Amino acid sequence: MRDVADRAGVSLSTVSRVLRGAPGVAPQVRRRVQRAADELSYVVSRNASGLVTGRTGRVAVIVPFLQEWYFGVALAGISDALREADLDMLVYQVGEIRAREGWTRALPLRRNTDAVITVSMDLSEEECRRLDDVGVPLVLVGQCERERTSVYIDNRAGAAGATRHLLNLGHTRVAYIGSRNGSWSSGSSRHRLEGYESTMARAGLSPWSVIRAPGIEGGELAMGELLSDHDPPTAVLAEFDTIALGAHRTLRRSGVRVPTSLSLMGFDNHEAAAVLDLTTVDQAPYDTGLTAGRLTVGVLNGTTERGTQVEMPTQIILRHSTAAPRGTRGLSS
Amino acid sequence: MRDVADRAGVSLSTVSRVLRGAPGVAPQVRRRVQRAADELSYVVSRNASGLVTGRTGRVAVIVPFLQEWYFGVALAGISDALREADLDMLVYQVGEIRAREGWTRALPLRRNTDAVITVSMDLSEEECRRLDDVGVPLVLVGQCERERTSVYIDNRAGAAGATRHLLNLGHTRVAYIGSRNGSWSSGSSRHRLEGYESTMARAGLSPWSVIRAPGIEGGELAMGELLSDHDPPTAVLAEFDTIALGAHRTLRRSGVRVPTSLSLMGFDNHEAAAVLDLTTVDQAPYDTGLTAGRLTVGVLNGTTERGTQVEMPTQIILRHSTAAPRGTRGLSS
DNA sequence: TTCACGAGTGAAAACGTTGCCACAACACGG
DNA sequence: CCGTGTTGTGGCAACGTTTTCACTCGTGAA
Repeated sequence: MRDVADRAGVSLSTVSRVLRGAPGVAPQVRRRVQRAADELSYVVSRNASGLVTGRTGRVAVIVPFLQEWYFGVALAGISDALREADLDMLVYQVGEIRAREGWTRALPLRRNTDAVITVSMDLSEEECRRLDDVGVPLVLVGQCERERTSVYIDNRAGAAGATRHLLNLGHTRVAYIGSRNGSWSSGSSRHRLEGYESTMARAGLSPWSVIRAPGIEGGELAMGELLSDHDPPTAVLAEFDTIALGAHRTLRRSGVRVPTSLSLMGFDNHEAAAVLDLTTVDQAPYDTGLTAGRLTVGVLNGTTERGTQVEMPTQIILRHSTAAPRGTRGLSS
Repeated sequence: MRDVADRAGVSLSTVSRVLRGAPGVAPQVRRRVQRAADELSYVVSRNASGLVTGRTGRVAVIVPFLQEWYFGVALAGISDALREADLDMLVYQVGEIRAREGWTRALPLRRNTDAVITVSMDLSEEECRRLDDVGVPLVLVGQCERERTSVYIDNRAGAAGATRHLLNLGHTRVAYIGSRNGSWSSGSSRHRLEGYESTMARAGLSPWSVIRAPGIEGGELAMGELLSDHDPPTAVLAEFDTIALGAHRTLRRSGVRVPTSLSLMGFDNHEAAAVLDLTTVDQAPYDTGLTAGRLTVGVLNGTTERGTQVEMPTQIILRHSTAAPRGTRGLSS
């Protein structure tokens, strides 16, 4: 900065004002400083400016795993939103660390970030409070907690819509494959199951759900169990696409044709769903990320109230894995 | 830090020493300070420490797109490696910005990062030099440039191995589907084609390649063209899995059975490849990321020489989309 | 002419660390 | 008993910004 000041023949204060876009600088001087900075390809040190302003210009994003498709897409949205506001994105992957006592302290968040965004972390009330201790706004993605800033989808409504789609096609034996990791099931997991069950109940049908470990294997096993019933379902809704993919594999191996003999539906609109022509529920993770990023920026600027909650829409993506049951003409969907 | 010092009854210097793990502090005092810091759940401000040490404790990772599967996985590896060294990860997605003149300056890298890792950016020599201007080590992932620190796979060898696999099965009419975006083709794209061509030549067979736009659509079109030949290939190698998925779709629509009538092979071991039971070439992106991260840490510590190049192995993943051509008994593969 | 005012500018004090130097206390060999 | 290290500790000047305050101009009103 010293160099820029010298080159432009002004003081440090003036350079600082120009680079921050602060008012009170003669237009002519402003241009001169701007040019000097460009020529030296000078960028302010966020370290130093943060030291005095207390703002770091960085937002921490906490995700459980980076490998999974959903997080990459959500991160892309967050990244784009933050760039609009000239904020940098710090990414923390807390896979196994999560289990550790006080994992929140393992991350150097304290004065190193302006805000924290958690994605699909299903935080407990206590974990939220610990993150509050960091002293910066907390934005929850994929989780809705009262009084807290969050962006989420209505998993109940999504699953209900999917169930209705199958019912409208004329199916009556509609089963559901859900997931549970040990004894713990995530919020979205519970809500999707509830959406399915309430819709079935409202149609006067009894729900039929099989809960297995998440992932492809879980889907395979669950579908195997469903097929071995003396009167198998004619339609199956999976809690998410990966489960549906596993189910699909079992169906292929068993020679059950989709959708001719059985309709299969997923949830998430995972990349691979398109490949298998799987009807599913889209939840627009990119837009969710974008919204969360903008919300964060808003909260930081004070233009958005803390505690604002945004519900993102879900949408059924019709492909060719669902159809009216054999020998029936379904109602128009 | 003032607070911690007061609580422990020592000076700022001592607290700083303890928190940095610097030597020259009585064990008893060290414990006392440690406890005081814990009680206040105090974390040093990287901003302030970076100001004086010149190290930021952060590494910038530059990727073209975050949505794509590969980058999420690679990022996971990088993230894990950086955490081992207590470094934070800044992620920059430079999708469309890339096209802009001087995009490197749009990122506040100058004194805000200790190193820069680029993933699959296929940087030109000039872009490399501009990133050098940032004044921190540059590590290239998925690209090998002489004299530069890099982690990459041998695309030529990978494609050659895949081609040999098909030849060993007994195929002689082996086609290749490649990609090109306009007139520009990436380094890995060129190398894979070369690997295929040289292996075919060595076997005394003439190469047969179709180049289309990348992605599923390109694969669909290319496979359509191949099938319309008066004497179609019995095996097809795709430049990457997404192309293979497109090709697979065309095959399904045309009623060509895989692998009975045609063997199909991909490259990347994309998540979706497992779903379609696609034989492919694995390139272990997680390990690539992990290695790149560790390499970066090494360069920063001075334990690894700048300019070190690491070649990651590729491995053929045998699934059920390749087999000996109809009516033949292939050699043992 | 004098005075008040605003706009543009520079000087200097923060911000929270680290690194260097000085200093005290103590042990040890002569 | 005196030098000579050695070990642990505190003081203070950086680091590169922003912010506050004071200063110097013109400019227009009294």
